[in-house]
Amino acid sequence: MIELFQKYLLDKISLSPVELTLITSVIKVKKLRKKQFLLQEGDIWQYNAFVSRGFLKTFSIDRDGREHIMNFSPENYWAGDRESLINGTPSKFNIDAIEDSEIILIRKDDFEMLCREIAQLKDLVNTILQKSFVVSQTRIHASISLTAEDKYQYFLERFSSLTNRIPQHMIASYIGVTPETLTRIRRNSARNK
Amino acid sequence: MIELFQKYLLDKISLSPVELTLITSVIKVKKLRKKQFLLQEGDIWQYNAFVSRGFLKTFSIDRDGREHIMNFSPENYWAGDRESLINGTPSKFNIDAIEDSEIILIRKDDFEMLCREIAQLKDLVNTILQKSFVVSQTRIHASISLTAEDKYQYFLERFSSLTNRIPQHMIASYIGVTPETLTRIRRNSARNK
DNA sequence: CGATTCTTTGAAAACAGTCAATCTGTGTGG
DNA sequence: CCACACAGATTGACTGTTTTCAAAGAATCG
Repeated sequence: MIELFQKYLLDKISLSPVELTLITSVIKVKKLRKKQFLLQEGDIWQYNAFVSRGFLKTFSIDRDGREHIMNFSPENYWAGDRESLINGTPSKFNIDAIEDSEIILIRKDDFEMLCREIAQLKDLVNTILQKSFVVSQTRIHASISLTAEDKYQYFLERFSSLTNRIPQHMIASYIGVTPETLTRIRRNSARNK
Repeated sequence: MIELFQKYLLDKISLSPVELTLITSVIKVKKLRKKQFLLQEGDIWQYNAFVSRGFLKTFSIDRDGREHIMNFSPENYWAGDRESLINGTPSKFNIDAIEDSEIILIRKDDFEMLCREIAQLKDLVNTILQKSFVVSQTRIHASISLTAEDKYQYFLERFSSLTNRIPQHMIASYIGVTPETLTRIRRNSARNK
């Protein structure tokens, strides 16, 4: 549904019909079924990806086969590996679908062209980048200063509207503890209320 | 030394004498002595700050009075609290000088003016922001997936040229362990070699 | 329904934090 | 220039937290 992406854009910036058509002309829509990959470790990520429906996660897999979740991307958010995108290096991450999803893809060079043509889009992208940076700083702060229990509480606040869509072991992975530990944290916080 | 800042800029982008003069006209130089604050928690951060000499750290202080270091900024790097800057909200962080330092300050509105006038500067800022984002993603990844010892090793690699300027308890704070734990980690990794 | 995945539980081991004491090196004031 | 104070680093003993491993219950999906 390209309309969902257009709606997202028009909600943030004002675009002429011509501009909207230009954007639409370089879009590729991709449907992903649950568990299907959008990006696999080693691939070079060359897109800007907007989640129009569904839910993605970005994660790494370590030598022991354990997943470490870097990010969740629900509908109306962006996904991708910026490091691979800007440096052209193989990605260290995987992205797959937690739910059946629909993704709007724009190739790197097309996206750069759009940013050159549409100054507002460039500004939007920058604003998003600034916010992403602040969000990641906040997560770093949480991870070096909070206890595991506080990280979990913080997670619940920050993702309150999404928690019922995220399995518990993925929350554990995101905050950096084992699933067993998260179970015990939950038991304790329930007891202490 | 405004020259150091000019040199940094000219190394990254090409500026006409007029542009350089424009930039210089809005600069404020501030000298900080070791332990002196550039920003204190609760203040609203309104600058872009470039470290021309010295070494700053950005940190929070929790209820127990413990420092948690978010960032180190040596000479030729930027410092500040982007969250406070873009939202106009009181900062949760402190910035102070690890060594006597010299800072180039440009007020937010002046900086925006410069970015409007000098497209290349805007692009430079964006590139820096992208890189900062990638760096912070990498740190998040380390903090959720590595053991304390590996975080320390990773720190040593990443800051190899600076480690002799950073006291050990600050490294501990940065990677999120107590100074005692870092001592023991070091003892163990020395033993295992 | 059967298979698979997710969550919970228990017991033991590994790890990290706390507190108090000691050691080391630095720098400042007398 | 020395002595002393101070901050930083280390150590030990102890406590608390998290992981590990194995197993057993739930929940979900085809």
